[in-house]
Amino acid sequence: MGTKERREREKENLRREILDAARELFVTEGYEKVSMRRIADRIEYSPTTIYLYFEDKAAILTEICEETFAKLARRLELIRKKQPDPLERLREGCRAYIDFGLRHPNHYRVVFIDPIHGKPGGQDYVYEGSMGERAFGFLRLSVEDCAAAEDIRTDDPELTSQVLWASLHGLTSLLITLREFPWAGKQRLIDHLIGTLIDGLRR
Amino acid sequence: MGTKERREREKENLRREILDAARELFVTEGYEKVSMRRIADRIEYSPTTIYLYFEDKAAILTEICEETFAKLARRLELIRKKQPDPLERLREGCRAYIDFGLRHPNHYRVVFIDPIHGKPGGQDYVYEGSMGERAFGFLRLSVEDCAAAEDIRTDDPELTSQVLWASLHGLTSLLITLREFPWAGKQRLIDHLIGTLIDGLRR
DNA sequence: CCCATCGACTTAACGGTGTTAAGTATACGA
DNA sequence: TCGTATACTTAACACCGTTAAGTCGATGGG
Repeated sequence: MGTKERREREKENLRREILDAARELFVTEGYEKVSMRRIADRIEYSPTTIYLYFEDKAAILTEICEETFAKLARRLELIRKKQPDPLERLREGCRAYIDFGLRHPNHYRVVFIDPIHGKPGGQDYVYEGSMGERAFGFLRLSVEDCAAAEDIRTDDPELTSQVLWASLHGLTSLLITLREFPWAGKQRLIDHLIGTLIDGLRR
Repeated sequence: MGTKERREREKENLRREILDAARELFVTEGYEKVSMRRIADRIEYSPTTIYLYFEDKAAILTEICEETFAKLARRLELIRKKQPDPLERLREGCRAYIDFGLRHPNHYRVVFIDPIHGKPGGQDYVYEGSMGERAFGFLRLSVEDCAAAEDIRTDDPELTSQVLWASLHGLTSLLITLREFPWAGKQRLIDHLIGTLIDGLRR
């Protein structure tokens, strides 16, 4: 037979085409500014065809974001393997997180800035099992390692990780959204932020 | 004469009616979910009437946000007057900032989370002279006071203020947008964040 | 080999959005 | 009293995400 397999391969190809077209548009112009009709134009199909491959517009985005955040998770896990010093590992991880956000501003925006989580009527982003969770997991592990090595002091690694994450997110998201603000300099801000946080945790 | 004055008073009244209706809808349902037609329904005028009083939808929002953020600015300036100890003043200011954000999540969202500043096609929020600037000004003053009293160490108060603001913003915005995240507890997070930051700045 | 079926895809439409152009009615000053 | 300026409305434009219905060609069974 084999025709069935070929058909499925072709379906998969078109699915990838949609994802690729959508990613390029989302990343360059932002989710809201890209319409289903424009994605359809790009792949030269009618808009409704997309609905044969994805439930709705948000589903396309979710899949793209998972793919992208998998890169962040891998990068963080690599740091975890390569850097033996716990405190340095934490510092490098923080840097990598912000760097990732600034490199993929539209992905970052969609997952951590824009979402309408918990809002009535809003599509809930599923956090459990997501790449975002894996990335946060790295941060908590790094904090626990530092605590074990007595590099930092904390009686609640979860709390500390969340505080750390919130701060990193704050700088990342502000640099993304308030682009024209008279910032004191990206790299200086990043260094000063991470330095202050780690100093604060060492007490 | 006097009819001109009366007319202007009536125009001003309708303008306020629009603002009030829009504020209530924006605050309870969020900016994006409220349409011009619904605002118009609420005040029992046709949608186009609104355009005689405001340039567009964003202009309504901007005015509402300025009014709301004026409250934050006043509150921060009050703290500045009442609290003599610079470090305590900074700490209270940080608390007030986060507290304000959590109390006015939709206003906060619109000014600091959602905006498309600097994006081609996006309406630029004018930062200069805004209430947001006044609020940030308080933070910088507090940092400078602390530095002068040698409560904290910094060779660049502007840089330090921005880092501080970014961290506060991070927690505020995450608590607003990722409502269903398994947070370690609002108050504990706030305390731990501010504590860590100030400890880090004291070195 | 023909025909029915099924799957992929399209066309047309629904109900919504922000916004604008054109039209109407009313209250006012001369 | 009349003409005009003002306040407001109706109708429309160009979009949006999404769905229902229809087309058409490839496929597999008799």
